[in-house]
Amino acid sequence: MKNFSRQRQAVIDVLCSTKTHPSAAWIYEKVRETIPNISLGTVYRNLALLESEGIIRKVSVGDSSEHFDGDTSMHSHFYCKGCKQITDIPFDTTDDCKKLEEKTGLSVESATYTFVGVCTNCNKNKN
Amino acid sequence: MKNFSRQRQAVIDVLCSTKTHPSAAWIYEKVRETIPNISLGTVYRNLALLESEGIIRKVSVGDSSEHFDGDTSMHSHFYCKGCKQITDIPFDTTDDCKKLEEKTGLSVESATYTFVGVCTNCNKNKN
DNA sequence: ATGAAATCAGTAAAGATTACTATTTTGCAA
DNA sequence: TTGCAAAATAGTAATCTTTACTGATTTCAT
Repeated sequence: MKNFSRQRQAVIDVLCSTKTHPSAAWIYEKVRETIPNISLGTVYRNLALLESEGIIRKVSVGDSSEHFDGDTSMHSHFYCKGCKQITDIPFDTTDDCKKLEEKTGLSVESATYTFVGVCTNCNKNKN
Repeated sequence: MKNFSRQRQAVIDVLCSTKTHPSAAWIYEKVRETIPNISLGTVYRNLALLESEGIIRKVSVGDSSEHFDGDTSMHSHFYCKGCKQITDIPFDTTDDCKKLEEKTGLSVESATYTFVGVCTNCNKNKN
């Protein structure tokens, strides 16, 4: 087990305490409740570092900002165009990655499968 | 067939003439070769408009900028962490979307499946 | 022709991310 | 312990990406 700095641990804690797939700015605000003078740069640096080590994941849904996910277990995402929320989908991409490797010779390390549409709640509230 | 403005048509033409999945900035520079005084805002506005009408696609790979694709036929993408290039993968997500709809009741309109790893060329040049 | 709607160029502003620097913290070896 | 090098941080500036705005221009159906 590695020894994380207080700031790095706080970023992990905030990210693991939510299922909302937040942005860096949101994480920054949350961590500030515990460490009021943490720097936004520190949040970004730690997010990048943690992602490169596979401790957290980056989630891109096309809203011109990156989102992060503390849950590294195998799953995919659904992005609602209405409420802009990202929710988890239990879809395993492992087999597709393997197949792609075998077929193409590419080194496939991971995959992100993002479904886009309108969630049940937003569908209800349509006018 | 719709009647596009010169600027809008130029954006389409540039995007359809490449397989590189370019960013808005790249498209802007390319279109400027034909229309030197086109505005970057015009490029963004038309990209957003064309995407909302399903004429082009947005591709997010997690490099903190959006990419665009003039090829709307069903396919997925591979993102090389080495050379940062995006290439097409012939993978059909239609069935997965349908299954997800049936299972969850969500309105699934589309999906983006992005495989991440290292391409054969970058693998060769590793040190 | 002509007037409303759409589109545009140019620019400003906002939002997201990265870079930089001086300071502080950490871990380890003497 | 103490000292020192490496790592990490706060604070800020700078950059990059995207959106918003405004007045002028174009389009197009009447």
